[in-house]
Amino acid sequence: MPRSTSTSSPKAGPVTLAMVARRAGVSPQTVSNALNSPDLLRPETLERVRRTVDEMGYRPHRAAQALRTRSSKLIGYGIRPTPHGTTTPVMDRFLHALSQAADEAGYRILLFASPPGSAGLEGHEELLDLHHVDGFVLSGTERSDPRQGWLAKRGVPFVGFGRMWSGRQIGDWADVDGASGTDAAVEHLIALGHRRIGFLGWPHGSGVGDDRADGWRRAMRRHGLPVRGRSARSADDLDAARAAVGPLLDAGATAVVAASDVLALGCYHALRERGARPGADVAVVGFDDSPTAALLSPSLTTLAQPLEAVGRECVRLLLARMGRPTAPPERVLLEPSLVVRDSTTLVPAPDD
Amino acid sequence: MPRSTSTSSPKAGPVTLAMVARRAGVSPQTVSNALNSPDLLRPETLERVRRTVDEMGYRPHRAAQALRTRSSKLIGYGIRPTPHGTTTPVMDRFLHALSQAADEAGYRILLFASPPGSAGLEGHEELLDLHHVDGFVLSGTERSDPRQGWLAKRGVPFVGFGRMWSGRQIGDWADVDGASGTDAAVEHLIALGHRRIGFLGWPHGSGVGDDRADGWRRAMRRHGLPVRGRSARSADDLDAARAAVGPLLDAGATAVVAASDVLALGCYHALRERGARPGADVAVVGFDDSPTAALLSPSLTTLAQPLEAVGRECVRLLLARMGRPTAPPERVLLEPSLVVRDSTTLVPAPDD
DNA sequence: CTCAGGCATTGGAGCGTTCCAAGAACCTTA
DNA sequence: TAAGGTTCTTGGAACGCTCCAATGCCTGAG
Repeated sequence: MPRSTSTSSPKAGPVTLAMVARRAGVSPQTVSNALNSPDLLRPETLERVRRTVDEMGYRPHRAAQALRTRSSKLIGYGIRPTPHGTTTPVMDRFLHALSQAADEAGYRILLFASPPGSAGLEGHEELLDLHHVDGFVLSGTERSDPRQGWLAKRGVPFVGFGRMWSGRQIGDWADVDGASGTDAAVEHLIALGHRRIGFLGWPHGSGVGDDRADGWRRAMRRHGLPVRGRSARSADDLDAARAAVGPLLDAGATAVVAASDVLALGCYHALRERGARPGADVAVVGFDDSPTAALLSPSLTTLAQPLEAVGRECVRLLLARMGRPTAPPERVLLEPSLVVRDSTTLVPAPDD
Repeated sequence: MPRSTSTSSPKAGPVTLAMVARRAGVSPQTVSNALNSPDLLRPETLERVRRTVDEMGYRPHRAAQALRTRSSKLIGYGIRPTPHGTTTPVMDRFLHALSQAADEAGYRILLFASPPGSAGLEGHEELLDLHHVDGFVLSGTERSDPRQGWLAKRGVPFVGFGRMWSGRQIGDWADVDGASGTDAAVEHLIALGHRRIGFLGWPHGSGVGDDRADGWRRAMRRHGLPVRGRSARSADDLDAARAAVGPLLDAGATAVVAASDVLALGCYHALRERGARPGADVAVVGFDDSPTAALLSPSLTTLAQPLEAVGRECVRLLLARMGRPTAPPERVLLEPSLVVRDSTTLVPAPDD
């Protein structure tokens, strides 16, 4: 295995293109061509140059490339701390997926984490030296935030993970179809024989939450089931959820679809308070497939976001945007997948 | 608010240092000095140049700086997928902290996520174009892995989050003192009146796991309490943990210190299997303060890793290493902090 | 008045790469 | 053999910045 054997002088310093050229007996430009436009060279020359490159363990200097080509092969990723201060467990996996997808396209991810305090980041902080990034991926773009406008104005290509729910839509995005997810959850529950299916969501006004509520509502209506008085709202907090879901349970719901795993867990608590067993007496479905979901008992049926796919789409959209800056915006919706666990299947459906 | 008003020609393109110089009536070098060595300029000139810089919204071109100074102000972060495929919930927060700390030092984090398949990453994959990074932070460096040697050989400064437990130690690292954590857990339990305190850990050979076991053992010994037959080992898996901790409980343990939150949860399950209530009948302490810990019922007392501090230390160590490459390695141990929740305080200590 | 010496500023070069246009080699065709 | 068209290769310049050495200016001493 000819692992880049650093030959020649011991005090080498980095190998430059010029050194390779000298050693291979060609001009620097030819070496550059060998790497970037191989079809310009005669096969014979190409082979020789390539061998020399390998022998010397040559790697192009990215800064020099970036300076010359005006492209850094870097994608910025702007993390925004969630308002609640909770780092979404989702972002970890997404970041992995994003990095992966970027890698495959020859790009690398550069982190722009906004300090927890600062609300927006247009305040001179991070984006200042932004022009050494080829594009930008934004996450947590639920509501129209200053960043989009800022980037658009400066002509920096960007793509969002997440729609903007309020304000005018700008730019491309990829998002998870929350409505489709809760819709599928309802279908699942109906197939199990449930009819009195409640929904536990976040307060009105959060785009993501409203979307998830919509899916539940439309599925219920499609099956001719009533929705009035079957939904409750609560902050994404255990105790608040426990309290909020109470009336639904007391009204005889046999299943609850929740807008998050935390809400679902709040539902567990409310059930136990009433001497009922989640999964056995009342089915519960969460959303996000957080690590906790699989650990609960009963394990929680939940909707998993296709983060790998979202990551790939973000990169694809971004590259496309960089290719043709003036093309009309493209938006992609991806389907979450229902992960069926014990919280909906412990027991045959009650017959209402 | 004079937000960088892009003045002058509409089809400007990026503002360069030369343009600023021309407009301010000084040489390019003087502008450079104004930014990098302000004390070289006469206050009057400095003021004038600075104003021009602001007016024109000038930002230095990082690639050009990097090319000239041979320093990219970039820190690579190598994520290694954990063997179990589970992304440690810890890494998310750590990455935030790291990015934060790097930012404050004028550096930015560049992600190097190894594809899930590849075992090591010395295989030409990521580190190839590594020389456009000033330094490297490695995580998941439990056992001596090829990356350290690889980096050391190439003279790339690096720092690890985590000791290397096997093999010869290379380089600087910052780590969390697991032993101190479990020691503190035992102290906490003893203060509550417990005496029969068991330990549930991972199989021997994992450095991190053995470290956590050591802390429990030394605290027990310090208090003259027996350790033989009081510990069990299991994979970091719910069912395995539940089974493994059984004998400890059956032998009359009134408290269990676990090497992870998942193991602790396994303990919950084992207790319920026996009709006992975690927290009330037997105290349980976990490790890591994963998001799940606060959600469990009873909520789990656990050891929180000081990830923000670790992130800061990693950056500090790395910068120091870059400053004086031949200095002796520096190692930093940070104390985890005990987060007391219901699983140890639901009920007064039993009197053995 | 000249000259040393400190301070503020400048010119020129070069970091490593790729673009551009021009050059050398090669093969066809007259 | 010379002219013409490819195909392959080359030299020079430029990207935007900072290093280095040298310049001009001013002050104070000889």
